[in-house]
Amino acid sequence: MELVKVVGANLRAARAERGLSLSETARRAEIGKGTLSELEAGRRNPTLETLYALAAVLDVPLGRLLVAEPESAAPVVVNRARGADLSGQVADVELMDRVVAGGQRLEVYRLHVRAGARYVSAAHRPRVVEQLLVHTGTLVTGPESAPETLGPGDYIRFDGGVDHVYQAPADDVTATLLMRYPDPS
Amino acid sequence: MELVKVVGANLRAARAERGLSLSETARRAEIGKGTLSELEAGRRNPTLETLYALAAVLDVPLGRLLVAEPESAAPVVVNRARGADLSGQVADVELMDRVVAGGQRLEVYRLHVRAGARYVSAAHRPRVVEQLLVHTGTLVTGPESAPETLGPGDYIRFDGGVDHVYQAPADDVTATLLMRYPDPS
DNA sequence: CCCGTCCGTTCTGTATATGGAACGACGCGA
DNA sequence: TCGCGTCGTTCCATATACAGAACGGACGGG
Repeated sequence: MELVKVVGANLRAARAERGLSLSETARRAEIGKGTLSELEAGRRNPTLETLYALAAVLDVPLGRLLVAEPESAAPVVVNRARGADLSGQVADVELMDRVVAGGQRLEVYRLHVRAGARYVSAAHRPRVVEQLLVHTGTLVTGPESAPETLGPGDYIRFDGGVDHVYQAPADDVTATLLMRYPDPS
Repeated sequence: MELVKVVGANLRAARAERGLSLSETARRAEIGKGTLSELEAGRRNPTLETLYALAAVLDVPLGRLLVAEPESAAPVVVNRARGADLSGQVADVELMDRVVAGGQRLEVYRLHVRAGARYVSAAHRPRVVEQLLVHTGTLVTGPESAPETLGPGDYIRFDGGVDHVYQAPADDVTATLLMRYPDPS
């Protein structure tokens, strides 16, 4: 599918998800509703600023409007590790794998921190090691006293035994979080 | 920084990285060079198609042109696990962590598969479990006889004991790869 | 029934993003 | 030194993305 059609479909889908009317969306984004109508129909080649205004109103990362939605995610999942879902306002945490072996435990999480969110995690027991692999967005994380700024591809390891913070100052952040516990409990 | 400036800066940086001249880039993208000149200067509000043509020529995921580059990634890395780098033409694989415990071994890799690449991995020893967490792009992976298509957020687990394939038909793919070996060797 | 309101599409005049021409600056070989 | 190619910028005519008006249809209250 050509790009303008993809963007149009994504816009319409995002708008439907939020239950907004076309007119209301256009009003909030301060664009003409004719513009939005033709955009969603895939009949116009939007300007960066138009896209940005819509992304903001629809609360969708700009980049997401530009890629074709994998038509269906569920059926391709071969062996999905459904785990604890600690989702909240600021972040989604989903347990993907857990390995208990040799007197220690390792958990792999998929982490999604929403744009603008800040979350402080109280200290875990000592000798818990946290590791983060940032994939998209900019994440400020680490011990609360000395957090670091990470971009895509960056990696951090720190002691979970002190208070630590997760903060996404700009964009949504996706990352992989590994927690290593010294005991198998 | 306003968005058009960000995009302009990203375009200029991407072009510089590839050592292309402005004129040559414009020619390849089939856009006017005046257009590109003013775009890079942050003086124009580009059209989706213009951006797309440039992203293709510069071989940058479209979304990446739209976000401000974290001004410097290196110094924020607190404790980078520098491991074996199996980088090649089609994919980069970087070992981020290794846990040997309880008679088994677990390795965490950051995986980057380039757009268009296809890579077939010969069967490992039996009982090796591979797990993949896709973060960006669309990845076709799994046993060579029956690969699956994964999008961002999708997860797959399969037996590494048979031939399996990694393929990025459209965009660059970033993912986390976990390899679990039954013995600590 | 008959307004009034809201919906999404189509239409229209204007603003502006576009490709390409023109330009001056620079480097290089003859 | 001169000519020639390429560079990046500025300028121009044209195409088109824009905002908003006009429109017909759906719905609901009086």
